Amino acid sequence: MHANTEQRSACCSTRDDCLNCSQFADTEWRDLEGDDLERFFTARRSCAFASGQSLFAQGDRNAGLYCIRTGTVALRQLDEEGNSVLIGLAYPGDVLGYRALVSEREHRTSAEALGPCQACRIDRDTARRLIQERPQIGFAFLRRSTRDIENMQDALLRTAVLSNRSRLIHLMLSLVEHHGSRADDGAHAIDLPISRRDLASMIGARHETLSRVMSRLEKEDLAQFSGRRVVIPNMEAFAAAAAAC
Amino acid sequence: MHANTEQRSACCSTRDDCLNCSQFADTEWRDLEGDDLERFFTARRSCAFASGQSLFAQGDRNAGLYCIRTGTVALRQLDEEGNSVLIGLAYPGDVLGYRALVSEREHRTSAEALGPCQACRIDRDTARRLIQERPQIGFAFLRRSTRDIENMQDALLRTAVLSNRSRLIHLMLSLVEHHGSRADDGAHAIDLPISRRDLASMIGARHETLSRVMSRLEKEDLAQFSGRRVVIPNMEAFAAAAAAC
DNA sequence: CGGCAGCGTTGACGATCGTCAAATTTGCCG
DNA sequence: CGGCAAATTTGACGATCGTCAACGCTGCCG
Repeated sequence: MHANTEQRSACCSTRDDCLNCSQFADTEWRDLEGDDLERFFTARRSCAFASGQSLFAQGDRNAGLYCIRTGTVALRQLDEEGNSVLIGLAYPGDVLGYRALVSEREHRTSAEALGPCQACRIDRDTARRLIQERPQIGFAFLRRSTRDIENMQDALLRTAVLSNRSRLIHLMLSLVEHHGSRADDGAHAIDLPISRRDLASMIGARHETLSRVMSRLEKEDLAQFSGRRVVIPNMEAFAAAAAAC
Repeated sequence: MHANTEQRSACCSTRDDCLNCSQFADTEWRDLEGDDLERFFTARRSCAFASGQSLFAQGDRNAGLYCIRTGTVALRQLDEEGNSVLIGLAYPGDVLGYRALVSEREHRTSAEALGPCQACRIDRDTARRLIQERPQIGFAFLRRSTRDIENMQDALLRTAVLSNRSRLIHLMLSLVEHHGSRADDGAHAIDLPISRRDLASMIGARHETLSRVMSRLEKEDLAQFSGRRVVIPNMEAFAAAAAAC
C-alpha cells in the first residue's frame, strides 16, 4: 500500500519530454518562464505506470503533483467498511494530488492506472512554492479547483435526486466523451475502462442492481451491454430516458 | 429573483465595522496591509439581510464576495424540475461567491438568509484583483476551495453508500456543531434552522420519507423531533446508529 | 489438466423508498 | 379571532433496491 513510487514505475527525465508534451500548453504551468521554468524542469520527472499500478494511495503522504500525459487514471476512495468506491476518472491534461498538496495532509483518494499510463511528477516542495508564490500559477489552480467543485456539486445533485437508472444513463453520457466512438449508422459505442463493480460504485448501487438496471435498458432497446462494450443505437432517445424519473 | 441587492438590504460602510469584526482575523484577508488593505476597505460594504432575503440567486451575475459576519445562510440549487435543493449552510467566517468570481460565470447556487444576517460584500473587481495578484490571498482561497472539495467528497460518498436513515443521522451530527446545545443530563438538543422539506432535500429524500425515518428514530428512542427542535438523549447511541447500515 | 478466485448474472424475498391521496397541524395575515 | 395557505403527518400501494444464495464464466496458477 505504501510502497515507494520509484520502485513500481519506470522514470526518466529528459527535458524534451516535457517541452514536447502535447499537454503542457494546457496545464497550469504554461505561463512559467525564466528561473521558474528552470526550477520546474528540475523538479519534474516523467513516470510510466503499468496497468493496475498506483500513482498514490489513500493515506499516503503527498509526494507531489502528477500531470497525466497519456492513459486513464481511476480515483478511488475507501468507505467506512473498506469497500472501494470509484470517485472519478482522470485523463491527459488533468493534474492529480493538488488537494493533498494544498491542505498539507495525506491523500484522501488513491489513483490507479487503468492501463499503461504516462505522467509527470512534480516534486512537492517545488510545486507548492510555485503555487504559493506565483500568482498566475496559484490562480490557475484555483480555477481548476472551482471547476472540480462545480463538477462534484452536479454529481451530488444527481445522486440525491435521480434514480439509479437515470444516474447510469448520465454516467454513460459522460463516458462517451473519452471512451466513445461513433459508427456510420449513427450508433454510439463505448468501451468501458472499468469493471461492473466499479461502475456500480460510481452510481452508488450494488453490482447486482446495476446488472438489473442494464437488463432493463436492454429490454427497452436503449442500449446493449456485452462485456465492456456498450452500444447505444439512438443517443437522443437514450439521453431523453435520463429525464423520465 | 434578480432584484438588485441594494434594494433589498440595508448597507452601511463604516470602516470600524470591519476592523472590529470578530471574523476578520479568521478570513482570507487577514494578511492584507498597506495599500491593499486600503483598497479592500474601499471596496467593502457592510450589508444587513432580513430573514428570507437573498444575498444572490442562481443565475445572477456575480457581484462580489460575501463574508458572513452573523447569522446563517442557506445555499440552494434548483434541480432540473425546478425543485429547490438545499446544498449546505454557511456561517460567520464563511466566504460566499468566490467560485462564480473565479470562474467568471453566473452563480450556480442561491444564498438565502435563514434569519437576520450581516455580511460584508467586497466588490467583484477588487476581490478578483486581490485574489489574482496577491499570492497569500490567492493561496488562502485555494485552501478554502480544497476544504470545500473535501467536505463535498465526503458528502458524495455518504450519499452514494448510506441509507436515508444513516444520512439523516450524519446530518444531525453535523448540525449539532452550530445549532446544538447540551442539557445538564447530557442530552443534546438541536434547534433546526430549516424546514423538513429542506432537511429532506439535504439527504436526497422526499419529505414524506424523512417524516417516516424520523418516526422510526423516535420509536427506537434515539431522538425526539418536535417542530424544529430535536432532542438526542444519548449522543453515543445516536452516532452509533449511523454505522448500522 | 484441475483447482480456485474473482466477476457477472439471475432468482427470491424482505426492506426501503417514491407517489398519490387525504387528514391534520402550523404559521401567518387580515 | 377567523381563515387560508403552507407544512407536516399518515395510509396504501407499487416500484425499486439491497441482501443472500446459487450458478456460469473467465483467467490465472500450481
